[in-house]
Amino acid sequence: MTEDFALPTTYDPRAVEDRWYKHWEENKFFRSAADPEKEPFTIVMPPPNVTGQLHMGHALDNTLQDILTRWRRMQGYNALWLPGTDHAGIATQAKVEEQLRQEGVNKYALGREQFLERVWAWKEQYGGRITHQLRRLGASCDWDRERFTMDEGCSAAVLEVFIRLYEQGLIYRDNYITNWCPHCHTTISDIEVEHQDQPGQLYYIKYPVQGAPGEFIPVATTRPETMLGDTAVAVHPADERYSRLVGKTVILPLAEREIPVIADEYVDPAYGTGAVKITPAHDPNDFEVGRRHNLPSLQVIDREAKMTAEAGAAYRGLDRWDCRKRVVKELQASGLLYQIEDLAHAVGHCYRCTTVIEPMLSKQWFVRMKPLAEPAIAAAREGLVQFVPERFTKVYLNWMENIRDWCISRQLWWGHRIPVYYCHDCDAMMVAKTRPDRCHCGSTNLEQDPDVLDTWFSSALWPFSTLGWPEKTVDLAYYYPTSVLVTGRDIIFFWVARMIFSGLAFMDQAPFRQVFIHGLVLDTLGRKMSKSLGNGVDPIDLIESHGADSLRFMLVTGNTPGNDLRFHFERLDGARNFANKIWNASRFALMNLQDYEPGAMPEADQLTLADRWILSRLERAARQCTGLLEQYELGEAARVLYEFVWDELCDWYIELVKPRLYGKTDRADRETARYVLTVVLRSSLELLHPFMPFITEEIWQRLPHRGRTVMLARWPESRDERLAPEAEEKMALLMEVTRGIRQIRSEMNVPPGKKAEAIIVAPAAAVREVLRANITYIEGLANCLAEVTAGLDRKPAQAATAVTGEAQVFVPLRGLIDVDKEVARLNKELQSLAKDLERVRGKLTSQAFLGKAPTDVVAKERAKDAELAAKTNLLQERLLVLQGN
RNA sequence: GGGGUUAUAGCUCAGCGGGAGAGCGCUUGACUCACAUUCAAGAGGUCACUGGUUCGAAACCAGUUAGCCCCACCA
Repeated sequence: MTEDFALPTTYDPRAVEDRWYKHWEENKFFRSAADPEKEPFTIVMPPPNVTGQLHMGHALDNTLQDILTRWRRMQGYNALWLPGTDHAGIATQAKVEEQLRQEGVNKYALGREQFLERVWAWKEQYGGRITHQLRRLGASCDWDRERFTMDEGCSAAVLEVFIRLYEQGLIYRDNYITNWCPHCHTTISDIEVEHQDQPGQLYYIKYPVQGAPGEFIPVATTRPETMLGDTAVAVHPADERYSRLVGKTVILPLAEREIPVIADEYVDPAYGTGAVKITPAHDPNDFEVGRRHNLPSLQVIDREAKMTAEAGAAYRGLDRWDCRKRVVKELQASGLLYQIEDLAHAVGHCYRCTTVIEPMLSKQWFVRMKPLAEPAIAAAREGLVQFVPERFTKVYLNWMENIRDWCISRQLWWGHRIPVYYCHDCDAMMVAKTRPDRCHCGSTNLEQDPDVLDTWFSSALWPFSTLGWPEKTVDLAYYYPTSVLVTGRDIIFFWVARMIFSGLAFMDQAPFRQVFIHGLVLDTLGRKMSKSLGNGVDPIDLIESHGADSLRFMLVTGNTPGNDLRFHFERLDGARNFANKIWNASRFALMNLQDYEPGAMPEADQLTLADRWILSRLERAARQCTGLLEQYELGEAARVLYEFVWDELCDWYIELVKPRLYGKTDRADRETARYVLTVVLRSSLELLHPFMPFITEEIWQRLPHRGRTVMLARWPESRDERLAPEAEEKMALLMEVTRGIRQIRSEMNVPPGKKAEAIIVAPAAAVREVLRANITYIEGLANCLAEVTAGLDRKPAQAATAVTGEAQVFVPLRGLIDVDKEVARLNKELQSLAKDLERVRGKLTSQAFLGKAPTDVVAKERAKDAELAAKTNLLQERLLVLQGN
């Protein structure tokens, strides 16, 4: 007895997974090195936040990447999956700040340098967590190449890009209105603002016209507190209601300031009152209007979202919402607030902390986007970058075509510091990789810009910074551009778009040929998994309870590219059951391969019908699977394998092969069976390996073979000689007859364990020999003894009947047959046949169909007609016999 | 306001021009020597609605309805 006999009856992933991962990693199977002899296949991993923990989105994203990588590697490509992590500016800084807060330490008291030391220490301690979680998922990435967006190389790339863009005039600094998060204390870019419709009020306020007592101009606003910063009222130039007031001034209530009435096209006369209060410092539109009309800007809200001194002594220090209440109350008291209307309107929130964004005027750095977007648009239009599914091209283009300049400065400490130095003794500004010794004015009194860059600025360079850019490395030349980028559709703008224009700008080539976009993992109710809802599921828990292979299989099946995926434990159980099925089929095979020495392929005439059939089916499954993978239809590819293994290999072939393995009479046939079983099982494991790497390795290693790992086994190639349509047709007939007998047995309540005797199979002449030669298949599969008669003429009375187009089966039940029940059953079948026949006949009697449909379709319909008619005849005859009794 | 997407069996989803499919759930029977995380059999659907294209539509086109998502500076 060897250990194979001792394999437990259920598969236990915990006993297997860590061991194999270690084996792969120690043997460097994940490694890839530039090799001009081989074609590269490259994926760069979307770098998860160093602070992060693996969530279901990561699990999905990385499973897809691993499947593609493992598959291409087996196909013989030099596959590189390059991993790494992102420094995640705001998120990481927030975590460390939180830690300090608990210690009662103030960040500012600590100082920038020491704070950064704390963050690095924190990163050292927790930064490896997510990469270890990825290992548990089975990710076959080249860990020797692991990168970090703030490591030396990536930081060098960031500096290089900043300086080049600056020198090209594509980076500029401007006093501009941007999105300020009062909680994170930094500016964020437009796409980091999440707009949500919220219930609110539209306040109608009368502004008294200067020098015209009793005359007012009415304005409407959702943010009355900002009126303290108003520097004008705008109306549409063609609006006759107000034209006579343009050029005059009004008295701003509460502040009692005099502000002008101006005319600007921006105003929509149909909305609200047709007159708009203009607050250049706290509204993006008003800011633009202010620029056009040279209006002053009054900053009335500060970085904490509290009112400033400029808002007036009465309001100074008030929170913006408290101030709104106060302003409303005071206006009501003065009678100038004459109407309040409920209004749902979009309010911008910080994507990280959900605080309401305050538009704020400040000096920030921007990337001029138009010149960069143009080639990025062209690349997608010309198909140099292809989105899968294709529809995401439109999403991408729509964004690129309407792109606005990108605010890249962040008021944080953790990140790539902006390489700009200001001279305190003159107005000079120097952009340099390292701190200049002195200003051209001779001063050494220089100060570096305190801000850091948007985290996405460095991730945008990821596909080439990780390969060594700006150095001209061998890796860069060999692996760039990468083959495909796999990511969620929620970061097309944040990341994919920016990588594309960066790659085009600095490498003259888009960073990847294809972008494979997947959806989100939703909870059972179809909601996005989120911390605040507490509806998230931890993939590590699932790996522990069900195994990584089951998790992967669950994630990849049951949905199509680009669509969201709902998580259900039942589906995870299903995947686990499949793993168990594979396990047990293998257990069966291994028991019977104990002393097997793999020999040469048996001669063709030694293969049985079942052998030829399963090899043919395997060939079709392999081809389909490969074709589907090429089209990124990973779920369908997995389904094909699932059906092949479970339905065809387990339910039919293994059942058919049992007597040959157990029987002692025909040694040669037993060897043939063992050969075929080995081939089919090994190929199945190889096909399944990209999806379920652990269990396939565990079993593959026990098969008679040569090789160090299934990871590097050759992906099953097309072999025409394995296709056997003739065998498939014959097996289909045998399976149909088998199902017919089983159906009768079941409906007549013959227990499965009881052998049914004296079954008669009456064949049409064309199939007589097939049935005779293979009747033992039917006997085995339907647990019966059967006789094949010469023709269709035997008609025993005390029997239930099953009919195929080419054979009739009688299951004699010696008085036990319930005639009424049998008549009812046959009638039901006749009815369904009649329905089919009607539809087919309808087509065949239509001149239009006969005239216009392709000939092969017509031929198919005729064949169908013949088969249905034959079946109907046999059933009707049978009915007469039964009713005659 | 614009765009995308979904609507198929009780549930979750495949199929996307020529006979309505899977998994789970449900019903019935079976611990059959790989597996009860199993096996066998079965019930269950005017493929959202209305038009159109076609010899033929669940599939293609248009519109409608409902849901979800994204983008958008109408105060």
